[in-house]
Amino acid sequence: MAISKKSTSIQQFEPDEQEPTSVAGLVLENRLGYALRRAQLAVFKHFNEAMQEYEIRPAQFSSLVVIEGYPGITQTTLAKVLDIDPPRIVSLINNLEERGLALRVRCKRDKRSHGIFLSKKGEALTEQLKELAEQSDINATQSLSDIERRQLLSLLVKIYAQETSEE
Amino acid sequence: MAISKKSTSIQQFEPDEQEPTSVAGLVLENRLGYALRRAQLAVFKHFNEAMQEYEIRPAQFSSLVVIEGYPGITQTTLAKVLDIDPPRIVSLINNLEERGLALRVRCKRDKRSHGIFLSKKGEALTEQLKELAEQSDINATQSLSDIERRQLLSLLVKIYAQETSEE
DNA sequence: CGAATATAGTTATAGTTGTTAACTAGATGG
DNA sequence: CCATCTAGTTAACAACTATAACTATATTCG
Repeated sequence: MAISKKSTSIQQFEPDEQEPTSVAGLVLENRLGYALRRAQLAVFKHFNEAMQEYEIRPAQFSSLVVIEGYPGITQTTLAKVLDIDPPRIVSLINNLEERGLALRVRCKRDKRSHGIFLSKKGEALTEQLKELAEQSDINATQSLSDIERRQLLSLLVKIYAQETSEE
Repeated sequence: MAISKKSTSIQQFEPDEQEPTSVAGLVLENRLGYALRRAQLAVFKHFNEAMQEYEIRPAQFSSLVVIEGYPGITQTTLAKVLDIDPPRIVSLINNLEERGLALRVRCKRDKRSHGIFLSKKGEALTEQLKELAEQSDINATQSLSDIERRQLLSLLVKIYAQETSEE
């Protein structure tokens, strides 16, 4: 708070010698929300670089993995599992379908709903991507040991599992 | 992969009895990027609820805290510290200035650059918000003990500190 | 049965955010 | 003093998220 404009009405000041380059030392470094955001952006950056040649975005990857795990899952359920809004699922699945990675199959019993399945191509790609994603996670967190990485994961899961059970 | 459309060309299937409600058991639960994203969204949700009555968004909060810690910081430096693009700073500071929370002061030596300062009102609000933010972090992570919360924070800081030193 | 209500998926729309390119004013360095 | 650089800004745009409303089908219940 060393602003030097007491005797003058011209709004000017002398800058500090030293400029900061990080949030180190600030309260911000103790805010969980801020740390989560920065870490998430850092990890996603690695992920996106790894997935670039496959043109797969994070939401597409997680969709593929869930569909692989639950073949025939409906769009509504997929939305619930991923905690995203139903309208987003539409373009997501459209895109996967256009690229021949997934397909919608109309449900016999309830003709409103569609089951989603992976194509052979989609299955093969998903296998590949899962390995890439694992490697990307490790690259993005090289400053962490394996134990720390597992610790982190379990803490994070606790947070968002708590959240989904709250609602 | 229990799709039952072998003998017919009509694309239909019988759905599973049990529908999943979470990513539990999937590879997704072991992906750090996914867990970070979900946890970040959960924590931000709490943060936004807490800040709603003050109409403060996450980026505004972190700006306030950094300006408070480095009065007279230039916009370019603020952009570096928060790792966001310079154009975003403009509207961010415009908004804080319009609301009488912060002010730009032209730098005497280099008339291109502006130092940013908090007003009295901005300082007072920032103090309040910091406490709110701390409480919000705790609310958002009630499934964690204090020790776990500190552990998590230190792991996250390691990740994004690594990132900024890479570039 | 059939009218009212609910649900799955979709469409359209708009708000919000992040990204890039280009511009202006001022600074710097031969 | 000319070329180059930097701080801040503007504008255009791409991406993401959220909301409302619509269609087709299902369900419930008088």
